[in-house]
Amino acid sequence: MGRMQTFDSGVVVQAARNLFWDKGFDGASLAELEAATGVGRSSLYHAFGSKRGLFDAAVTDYLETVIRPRLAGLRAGPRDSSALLEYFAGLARATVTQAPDSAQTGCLLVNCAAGLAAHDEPTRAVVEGYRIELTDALRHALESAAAPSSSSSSSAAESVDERVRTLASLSLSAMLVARVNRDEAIALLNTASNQVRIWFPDATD
Amino acid sequence: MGRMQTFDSGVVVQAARNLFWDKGFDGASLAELEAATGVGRSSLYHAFGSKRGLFDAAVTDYLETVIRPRLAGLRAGPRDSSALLEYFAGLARATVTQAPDSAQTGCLLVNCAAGLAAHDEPTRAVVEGYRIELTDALRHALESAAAPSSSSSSSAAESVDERVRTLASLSLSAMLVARVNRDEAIALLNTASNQVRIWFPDATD
DNA sequence: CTAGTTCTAGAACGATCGTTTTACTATATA
DNA sequence: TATATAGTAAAACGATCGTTCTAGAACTAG
Repeated sequence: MGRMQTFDSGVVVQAARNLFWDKGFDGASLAELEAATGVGRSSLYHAFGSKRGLFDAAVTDYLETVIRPRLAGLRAGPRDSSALLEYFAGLARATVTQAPDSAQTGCLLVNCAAGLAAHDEPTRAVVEGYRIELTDALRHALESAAAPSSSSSSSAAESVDERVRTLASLSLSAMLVARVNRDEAIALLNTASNQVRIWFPDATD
Repeated sequence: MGRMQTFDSGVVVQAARNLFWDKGFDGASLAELEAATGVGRSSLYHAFGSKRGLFDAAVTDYLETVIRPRLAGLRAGPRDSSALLEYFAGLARATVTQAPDSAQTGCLLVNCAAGLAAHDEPTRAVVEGYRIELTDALRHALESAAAPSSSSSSSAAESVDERVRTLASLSLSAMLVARVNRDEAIALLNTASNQVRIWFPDATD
């Protein structure tokens, strides 16, 4: 009953997500969102209710389309360090690729952490949930890669929690630094890979 | 010649800095800046030229008042790991203290990295300069703490550059995470301290 | 074909933004 | 004390913000 929507909500959300990724929630104006999506504000409001509704849809899409496919590899890989190495290599590949000049770089949720999330509780919860997902996935991969006995010959090795924090920290800071210095972001991701190789030296890679 | 300024520029810049720290450049309105500083916009414009001029003064003050005093300890400490430990302990202390509810948390420049710096070249340069200062200070402290010969008995230890990146990463990500989860930010800083203790186990602390 | 419903185009709205102007006050110098 | 100069107060400015209103176009169900 009634007229059909003339646009694909999925591609509109994706276009909006890329703009929010690049400029942030406050930084992306409705005029820019109209231009980026090719859809007038009447239709956007009819479909998403508000700018914030569109943003929420964009964040959900980001989690499902960008974040979780990456983290899935940390849970499904073979029982060695290759899943971790592939995770950081994939992030480095994306960082090299996605930044021809000033398109969406880094991580939408990392950007939110420093901005919106500080004063908007729903956003804060989403970002914190992402951090926990990342942490859990890294822990799973670390425990899968670890030899059943002590993994290192050193007498004072880090705990698993601290290794998780080190890798999560390198992930997050790489996404942060990517907005300012792409080469250094890649160097941080390579540092993470090298750290994994030091912890699990027997891998053939 | 002429009337004297009725306010202290230093305390006004400091008040503005705290607001920018909390809300960011775009997020802090002129009305809020008037309220935070107790100075009308006429006087602010007369003294600083524009909102951006006030922001630049705030960033300069932040570097001189907040950042460099912290980094100075990394360059002036004794030739062991204590300077590094004190650096991370100091950051942790500040993180616990400065966040009663929602005052300025994390790091003004880390917040800029994810926001303004992505599309504003002067800000990008300031943030990148800060990253380099942090990196250099950490490298200096690491090299001061290192034993002249190989520091670790492990056959495959990290290079100095990679240790620097690991510690810088933990610093930056702690400041980032502080905006979302204070306890986790402190845990990241403790992980940095523990890593230093593993690298330099002979320290009495 | 008609009636009813949904979507879209575009103008208009009030609010807020950073900035500028106008008018007035206060002070240092001559 | 006169005068030039600089600082402050408050109103007003145009621009832009997100949102809503008004019309009309497109389509389905009966």
